[in-house]
Amino acid sequence: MPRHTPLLQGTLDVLILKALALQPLHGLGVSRRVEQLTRGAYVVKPGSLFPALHRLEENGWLAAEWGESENNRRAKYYKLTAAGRKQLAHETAEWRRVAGAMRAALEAD
Amino acid sequence: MPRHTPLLQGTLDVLILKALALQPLHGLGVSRRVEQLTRGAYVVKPGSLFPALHRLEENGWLAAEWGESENNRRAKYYKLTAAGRKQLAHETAEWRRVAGAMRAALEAD
DNA sequence: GCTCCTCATATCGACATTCGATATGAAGAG
DNA sequence: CTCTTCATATCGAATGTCGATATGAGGAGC
Repeated sequence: MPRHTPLLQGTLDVLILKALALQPLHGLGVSRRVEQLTRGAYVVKPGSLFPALHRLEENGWLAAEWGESENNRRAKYYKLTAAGRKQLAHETAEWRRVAGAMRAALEAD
Repeated sequence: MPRHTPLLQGTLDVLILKALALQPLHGLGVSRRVEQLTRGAYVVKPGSLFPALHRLEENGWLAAEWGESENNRRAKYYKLTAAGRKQLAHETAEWRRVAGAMRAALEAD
């Protein structure tokens, strides 16, 4: 598990989708929101965040447009597309499946 | 999530440790046991299994010795070391932490 | 106007893990 | 003696995260 890599690989995408399902945000805003949603368990570094955002956008799950942050900075705002919403549902179900399997395995006598 | 890679990256090690905590097994036996423990959710391919076993052994969490399988085949039997047992406890706790964070995040309004 | 800090986005190389394919060899069945 | 199964093993490709580093603009203080 997170030994060298604090983040469990593959879980970041669904967290980003979830963060953006609640409200559109710019990049660093997503990072903060994920951190908050996971009660600080996930700290998303820029080196992970931006590749992930680009990846999700390229897959058509996010739509981006440039705007201004609360501090008058140039910021790229992301929001969930319809396909992204569907993907979120799919990945959430998949996560539950995996978590259930892990739970069953780790709690075996 | 498991899109291109069916296994959630980083979860295999703890499952192997768990499988061997219940009883010593040879390589393919571990694979079968993990599959059974996760109710079929995890199917561990040889290309993932053997590197993982070697990795865990190298870290001192498993001890291996050659023996004979039930079918009279030459097989390498693995068992958990004391350090492995400690590692299992550690990774189990870590999993619970991550799973709890994911659960909180995905169930947020 | 100048300097410094913070916000915001971005990219790069390194690293670990899993996958798919392929290989070897021995036991047992027919 | 051939074919299938069991058992271990390795290799190259793909993926995702990290650490470091870079750029540039806004705002504060002097």
